[in-house]
Amino acid sequence: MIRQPQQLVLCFKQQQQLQSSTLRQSSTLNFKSSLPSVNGTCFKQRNQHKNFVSLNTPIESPTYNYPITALALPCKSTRNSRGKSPFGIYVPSQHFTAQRVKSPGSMATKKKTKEKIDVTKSEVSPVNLNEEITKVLEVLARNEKSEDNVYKERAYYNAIRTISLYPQKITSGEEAKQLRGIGESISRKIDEILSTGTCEKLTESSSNPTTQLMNLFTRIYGIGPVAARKFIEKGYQSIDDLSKDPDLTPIQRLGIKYLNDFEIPIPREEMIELDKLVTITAREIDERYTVTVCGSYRRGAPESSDIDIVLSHPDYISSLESDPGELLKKYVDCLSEKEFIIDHISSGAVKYMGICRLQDNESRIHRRIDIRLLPYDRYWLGIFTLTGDDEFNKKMRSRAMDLNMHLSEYILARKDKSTGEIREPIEVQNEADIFRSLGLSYIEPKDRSWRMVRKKYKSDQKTEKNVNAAQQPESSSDKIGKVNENQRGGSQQPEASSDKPGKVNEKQREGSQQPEASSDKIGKVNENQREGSQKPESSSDKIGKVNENKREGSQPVNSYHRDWIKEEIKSQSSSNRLLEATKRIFKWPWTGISSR
DNA sequence: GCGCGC
DNA sequence: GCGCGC
Ligand SMILES: [Mn+2]
Ligand SMILES: [Mn+2]
Repeated sequence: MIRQPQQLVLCFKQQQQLQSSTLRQSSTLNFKSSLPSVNGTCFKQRNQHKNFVSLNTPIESPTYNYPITALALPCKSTRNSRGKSPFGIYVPSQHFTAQRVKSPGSMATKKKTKEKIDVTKSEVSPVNLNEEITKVLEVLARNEKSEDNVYKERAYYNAIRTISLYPQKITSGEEAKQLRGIGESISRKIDEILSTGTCEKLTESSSNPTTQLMNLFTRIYGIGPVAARKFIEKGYQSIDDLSKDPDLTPIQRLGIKYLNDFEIPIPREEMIELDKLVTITAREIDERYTVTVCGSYRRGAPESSDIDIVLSHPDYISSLESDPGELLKKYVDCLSEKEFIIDHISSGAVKYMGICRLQDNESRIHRRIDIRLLPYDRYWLGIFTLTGDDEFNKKMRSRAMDLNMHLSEYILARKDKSTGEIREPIEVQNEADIFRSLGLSYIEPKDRSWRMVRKKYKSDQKTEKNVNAAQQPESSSDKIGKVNENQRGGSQQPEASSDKPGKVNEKQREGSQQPEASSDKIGKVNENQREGSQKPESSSDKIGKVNENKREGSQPVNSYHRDWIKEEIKSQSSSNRLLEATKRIFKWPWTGISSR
C-alpha cells in the first residue's frame, strides 16, 4: 500500500544540542526502525517553531494515521567523526533510531573545503580590532534570538567571538572567511559592513516594525518569541498597549514593571554585598544551611545580570525518602521578612525565582534572584551546573553523552549501553571529580564563560602555574581594586572545605556535621583544610583580609571567598596532554573571558 | 543539554 | 507547551 509522505514533527527540547549542520534544511534523514526503513527531508516551516521532517518513502504502520510527534533522541554530535547514529527519533509507543544519510557528494565537498583557521591557536588580539563588524553582527544575533532562531543566533556569536579575537583589522569578507565560524553569508555581510558601515539585513530588520516589536517585547521578562508574536498579532505597538492586555500573566506584569531595572547590570561590588546578605540570612535561620552564589558571579564576572544561589541543607539529600520540605520556603520567607525579597515570580519546593532589593539606600535597583535547593550530597554537581555558563553546560553534557554518560545537577552516571538506563551515580566530591570523570582537564570557573562575546582584555603574562589562563579580563576602567579581586577569585577554587557538602554518610543522615574530605583528595589538600573550621569561611572582598579571615572562628561574610582549598593547578599543568586534549575536544578553547 | 514551575 | 535558569 502506497502512502503519501508523512510529516514528522521533531521537537528538540531537552535533548542533546543538534548541530546546525544536522538541522540544515533539506538534510536527508534516514530512519531505521521497527517500522520499514524510511527517510525524509528536514525543513523548517515559516511561522512555526518546530522542525519538520517530511518522509520521502511511504511507510506502512499502525501509527501512520496518527500525527507522529517525534523527539530527537540523544545523538552523537557531528564533530564525532566516528559518527555512529547522529539522529534518533521517538514516536509514542514506538521507539526507533534513525540515521542521517551523508550523501557521497557532501562528503566529497566536505573534504575539499579548506581547513579553517582557528584564531585561538595563535596569538589573539588583546582588544577587539573589529568592533565595527562585531557590533553589527551582535544586533543580527539578537534579532535571530528574538525570532527564536537559536542556531543562527549561535552562529553569529561564534563568528563574533572569532572576529573579536582576530589579531588584525579585517579588510575583506574573503579574509574573514578563512576563519572558523565565518562562512559565505557572514563574509558577504562583512564586505557590506566594511564598505557601508551596515548591511542590508540589518537595515531591513531595523525598518521592519514587526522585528522591532519582537525585539522590544522579548526584552520583557516572561515574554518569549511565542508570546511576543501573539501580542503583535493583537496589534500592539508599544509596551503601553501591552500593559493594558488582560491576558498578561502575573509574571509578565512583573516583567513590565521591572523592565528598566532588570536591564541594569549588577556591579561586582553589589554582588558581594548581596552575597553577604544572603549568606548571613541563612546562618540566622539554621547554621547547617550552605549558601553559595553561583552564576556569572562565581565565574568572576565584573558584572552580573542576576543572583543565582545554590542552597543546600543536610536534611535534604538525594534519596527517595528525603524530600525538600520547607527548607527553601523557610529561607525565602526569611529574606522576605527582611523585605529583601519583594516580589515573587515562581516558587516551588526546589526552585525559587523572585525580585529583591537592598534597602540601605533609596537608589538601590531591583534585582532578579534565583534560588535552587539541591540535595546536600549532590552539592558539587549543583555548584557545577549553576555556575555555567549555559554553553559550557551544554558542552559538558554533550561530552557526557559522547561517553555514554548522563550529566545533570543531580547526577553524573554511566548509562546502560543497550537500554540507555541511567546507572548508579559516580562519586562527586568536588568539581575536579566531574572533569576527571569526563576525561577532561580541570577548568576554572573564570574560564567557563563560553557563550558571551569577549569584550576587553589586557595582554597576559603567562605563568607556568596556570597554563589555562591565556588571558585575564581587563580591568573595567573604573576600579583598580576590582581587578585583583577578580583575578584572585578566578584562580580561587572553592573545593573540599573541611565540612563541605557533597558527601552523605551515616552520621550525616542523622544531621551531624560533615566528615573530612575523601581520602583521594587528602594529598592535595592545603593548609586551609587542616584548620578544620566549622563552616566554609570567607574573606571579604579585599585581598588584604584573606589571612585575617582564615582565622578560626571568624564568620563567613560571603560565599565567594570561602576558605576552601584551591584545586591544585599544578596537577593540571603536569598533565599538559590532558589539557591539550581538552582544548581539542571543545574546538573553542577557553580564553579567559569573565562575563555575565 | 537538561530541569523547574506555571 | 512556554519561558526561564545555568
Ligand atoms: Mn545569572
Ligand atoms: Mn539566574
